Amino acid sequence: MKQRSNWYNAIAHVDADCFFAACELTRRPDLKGKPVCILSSQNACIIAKTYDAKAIGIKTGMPIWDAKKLMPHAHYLSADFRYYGLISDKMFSVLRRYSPEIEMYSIDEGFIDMNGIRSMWGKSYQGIADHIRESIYQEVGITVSVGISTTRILAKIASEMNKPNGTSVIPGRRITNFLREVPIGDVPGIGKSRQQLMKKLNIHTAYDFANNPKERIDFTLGKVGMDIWHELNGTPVFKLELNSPMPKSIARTASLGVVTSNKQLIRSHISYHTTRVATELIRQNLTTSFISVFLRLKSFESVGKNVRITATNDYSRINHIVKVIFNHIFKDNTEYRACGVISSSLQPDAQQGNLFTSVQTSKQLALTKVMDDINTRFGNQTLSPASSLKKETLKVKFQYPLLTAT
DNA sequence: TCTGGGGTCCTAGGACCC
DNA sequence: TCTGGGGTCCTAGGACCC
Repeated sequence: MKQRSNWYNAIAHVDADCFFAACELTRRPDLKGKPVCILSSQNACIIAKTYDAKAIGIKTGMPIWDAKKLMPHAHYLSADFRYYGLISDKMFSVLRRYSPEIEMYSIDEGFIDMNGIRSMWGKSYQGIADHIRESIYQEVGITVSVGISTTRILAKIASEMNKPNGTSVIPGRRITNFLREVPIGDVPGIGKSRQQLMKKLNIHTAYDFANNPKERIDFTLGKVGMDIWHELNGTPVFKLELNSPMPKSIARTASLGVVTSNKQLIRSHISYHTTRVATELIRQNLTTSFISVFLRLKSFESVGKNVRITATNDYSRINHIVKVIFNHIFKDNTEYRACGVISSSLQPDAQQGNLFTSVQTSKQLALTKVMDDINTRFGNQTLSPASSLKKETLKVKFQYPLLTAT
């Protein structure tokens, strides 16, 4: 690896510590210092946990029953994504004070372009990072970890090094030594499968990867590998996305909460997801022209089918297509555990209020908007079309709130 | 008792056209 | 009586991320 000057480019990665669990603690201070686990919809499994819970062996994705066996005294809370979104907004508004050039990478992580920031604040990078951590803690009530280096991947690895509530600064000249300490599996973009492959190539650390010949990485991992190789060697490949791009797909999927072959029950889940997809399309002023429905079998295999349609965000049209696909892929006497509806090929909605919009479509649009408004105000699952909750369905276990609009 | 939910990107291969 | 080759678009599936 060639030696580089320290700060030819500077990027910070800010990563909230145990974000969902930390959000809950901001409104439940009585739980501080106690193990807390956040549950998926249908309360099926663990999606986040505090460090106390992690220390006892609770893992993300673990079924709630296993977790409760391991830790019966922990506090198990249902996820409240709306609230986590509000905390996230507060966190990013603090970050924007430090630089106008921010990328919201996920609900709890962001990148900051740090070039030129030192002179503005009259502080070192370390000093600015510590200042950011302190401000977020004071104003939002959660802790974050900050990594600063010359590329996104290096900054992201750095932020992991001093968790929780720490700062790591890796200038150009320190990259080589830093990478010797990083296991290859900790490099973003190297998951389980690629890790196996790297093992065969005798690549065990980020340093091994960055010092392998470019051609060998290209041959083994293609473009993905080359991007990682350049970033580890200190050459920025990924630019910051300052404006959130339009989503490419909107999916609503969930576990059924039980393993079942009850067609009516699964149908009502599908119908509920269809409502949520249509509502989200309207909320974001988008149309879809590609609808997919999938069912996950007991064995975790998936079956699904896609249909291309003319662009729409009309609930009844989408629901009709979904019904047709569902009836096509559903097989009697087969047990299922999860299902979902996915819309893609999204476009901005040009039809809004258009003269050519039919009266029927306008009514549908208005109805979906009303459902959306009420759901926004009172919680996501307050209103849904009555078709998603037929009589027979109510006899069997169904864990969504049973309020319906008729 | 039953193992999350919501996304993105890349690649290979088939279909189709000229 | 032989069966091209290049370009483009679409789709399915794999891998990965938080």
